[in-house]
Amino acid sequence: MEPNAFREHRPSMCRAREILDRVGDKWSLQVIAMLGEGTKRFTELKREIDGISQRMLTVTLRGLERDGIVSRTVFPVMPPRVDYALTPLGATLLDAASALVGWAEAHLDEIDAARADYDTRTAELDALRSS
Amino acid sequence: MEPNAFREHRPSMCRAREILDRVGDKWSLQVIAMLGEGTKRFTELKREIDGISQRMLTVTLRGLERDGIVSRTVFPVMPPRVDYALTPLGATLLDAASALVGWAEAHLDEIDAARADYDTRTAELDALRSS
DNA sequence: CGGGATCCTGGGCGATACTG
DNA sequence: CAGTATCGCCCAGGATCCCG
Repeated sequence: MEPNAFREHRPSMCRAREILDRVGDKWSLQVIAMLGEGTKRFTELKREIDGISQRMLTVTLRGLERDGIVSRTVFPVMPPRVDYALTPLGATLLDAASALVGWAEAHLDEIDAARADYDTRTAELDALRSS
Repeated sequence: MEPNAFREHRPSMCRAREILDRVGDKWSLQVIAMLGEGTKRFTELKREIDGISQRMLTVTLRGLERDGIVSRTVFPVMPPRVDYALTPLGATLLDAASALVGWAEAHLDEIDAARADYDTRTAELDALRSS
């Protein structure tokens, strides 16, 4: 049995949920992923992250900045210019999250198959029940 | 520069979001964590996962079962008995997720400090603005 | 015991308009 | 360009009741 962070002590889970709430929302991970490519400006992020509204980009970046995951650099020029980048802490988070993304890519086929399997099985049961 | 699953090709991210939607919801990860300790019954899970409603436990377990992460075994007896356990696939997910939980535990202090820092800084700015 | 079915609310999120 | 402010929708998830 390999070491398992979950088992050590229960209270860690509730704190861990805070982090997953941070990373598990709709946009944070994608923002972190984009910044993993290097420093980017606001509009650049908005252009590259498909479907995000400027409001949610702002909100997400603020949250990540507050947690010390993203750094925000304002240049006092006209028109305004703001650079965003991962902090060292943010970079370590990207690495940790990459493990999950790697898992996802490695097992997507299995999951799709499991879903199809489950759906057909339940469909058969429903058919039986209505007969 | 270490390998980064995010950079390889963009389409992987959208699929990756599916997985984070699965694991990033309010309860899935905790259910997986509990089942990491071994096979458990419905009521057992409900008792050990603090705050979960039976509805959400059912919904969560169904979703995980559909994705092939959790197995469900029904014993046709009275009163009913149903056992839940991680599948091999689920066990690998638990390992991958543990990386994130480990990161969370390792950096909680940094994050708390960053938040406190951010909050006091913005509080000072607000004070200046209202003067 | 292990669920379904139904109802209801909070807040996450999008759309739009305005600003330095 | 990089936001802020406001409004409103939608649905995840909680509460409750019932059932085999």
